[in-house]
Amino acid sequence: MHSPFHPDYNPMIRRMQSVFTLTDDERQALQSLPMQVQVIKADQDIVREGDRPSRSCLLLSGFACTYKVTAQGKRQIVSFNIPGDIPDLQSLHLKVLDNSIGTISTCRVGFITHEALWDLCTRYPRITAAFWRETLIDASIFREWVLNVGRREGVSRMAHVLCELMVRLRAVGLVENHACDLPITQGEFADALGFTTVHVNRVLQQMRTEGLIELSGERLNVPDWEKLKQLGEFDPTYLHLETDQAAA
Amino acid sequence: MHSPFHPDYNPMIRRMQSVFTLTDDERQALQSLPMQVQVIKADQDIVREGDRPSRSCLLLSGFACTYKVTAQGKRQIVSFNIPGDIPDLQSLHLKVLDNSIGTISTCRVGFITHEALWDLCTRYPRITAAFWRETLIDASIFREWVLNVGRREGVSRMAHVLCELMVRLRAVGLVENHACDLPITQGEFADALGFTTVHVNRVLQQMRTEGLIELSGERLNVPDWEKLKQLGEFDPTYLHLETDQAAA
DNA sequence: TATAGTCTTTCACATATGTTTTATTTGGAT
DNA sequence: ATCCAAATAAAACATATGTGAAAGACTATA
Repeated sequence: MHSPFHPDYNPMIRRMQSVFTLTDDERQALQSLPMQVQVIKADQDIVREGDRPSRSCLLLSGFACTYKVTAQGKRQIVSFNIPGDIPDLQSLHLKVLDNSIGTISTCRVGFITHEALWDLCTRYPRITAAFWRETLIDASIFREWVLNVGRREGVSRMAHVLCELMVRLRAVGLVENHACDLPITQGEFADALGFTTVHVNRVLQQMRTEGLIELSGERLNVPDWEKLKQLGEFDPTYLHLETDQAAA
Repeated sequence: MHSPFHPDYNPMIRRMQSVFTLTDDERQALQSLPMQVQVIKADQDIVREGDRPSRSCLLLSGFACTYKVTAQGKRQIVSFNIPGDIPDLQSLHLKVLDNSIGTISTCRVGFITHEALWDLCTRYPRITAAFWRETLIDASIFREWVLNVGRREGVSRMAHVLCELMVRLRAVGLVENHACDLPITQGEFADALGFTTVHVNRVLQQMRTEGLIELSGERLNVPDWEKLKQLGEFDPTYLHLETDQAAA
């Protein structure tokens, strides 16, 4: 248990600073937050539905997802998690986890005890506000996903999540030009979109044919961002990013 | 502008008390929260996507819904709001509303300024926590809806929202035996389920035929709760109700 | 009590997406 | 290099759900 919390090394601090300026005290407190770092291989659960965790996890690197499973065993991914996310921050207030979180690629995860988070929040109300705000943005993303899954079809639904991923990845510096690493499998996209693997394949083929995306290996390239945005009806307002470099 | 905040009259105070015991100070502060009460007719927007509200609304009576609209004009309801809900509490931290809120029936709505809420939170950290917790439960419900819309079909999807409505309504005292008022239209259910009005009608017919529900006028009766729960794969954990009378 | 406007119900038909199965390709491990 | 497991691709067929239209049934209100 140590504390590798350097400002530009820790994506959470970076994100908070994009919303408001941290005082030295606040930054210091965040940097000295005790965190247990662990490397977790792909396709492993970090936490499981039903758990009563005593700590939350900060995703330092890699891709993960928040998901739930039907009684019949069908999986639905309700959000993709990228570096800087604290996907189970909610467990600070809600004792029983109502979803699982699993890795998609190998991940570096930092575990922070609820005790430490409580302590931090008690001493720094603005940090409480910042954490609360993060969970509100998560909720906003869930709302958009209900819309996406409920009312958009095929190409449009797919285009929308791709846009969201690009914008969020860009916000944490993981997009160069219009390309990024994207180790998400067609089966995983299916679980995120409420589709079948077969249908995801069909949709991707069509999008490739139309020159909308280049997606192969673990690399996504978007030759025509405006076109993709339009097809996915993508408006980044719901991500509530302060720095709107992303919207471009 | 006055303050009709009696403990058992105000469904928000009632709800908070189900989670933890309020001190006299806290209760007093909540009761004296200035609130502007307004009666709004059915099918009106209370707030709209894009608004930058300076106050949040507490639903005192009636049914409302949180919804978003596709660029092509398709509507998706992302949650039903019932008495005691503060469906746009998020706007305390997120400046631009990313969804609209509309009435389903005639509603009594109490508007509370963000200023007053901030003041309350600053003075009573436990109330901050309680509000934060409410928004986390909202998020949990959105997650369940993504699963429901993405991975359940027909009868199962419908059964699930009916179960959720019953349990939440029971928690605020709006269910007697296994029946409740439910002024929700088939078109509105369609928008909540990602279906078509026609398909909702088909599904309801089937459920009626199988004796699962009695739904007519604005009244829902559930003769066999266990059966409905099972068909909807309904597990109320995600609602994070403390008093689990609901789970029965 | 009449009228208009919603809601609900049905029908016939269209289609997006699911199912099953069988290649083909890809990317690590050995 | 070789091999294995997973991921992608493709085809043929099945079905849940959408579309469009029209006929009842309510409900509020004039």
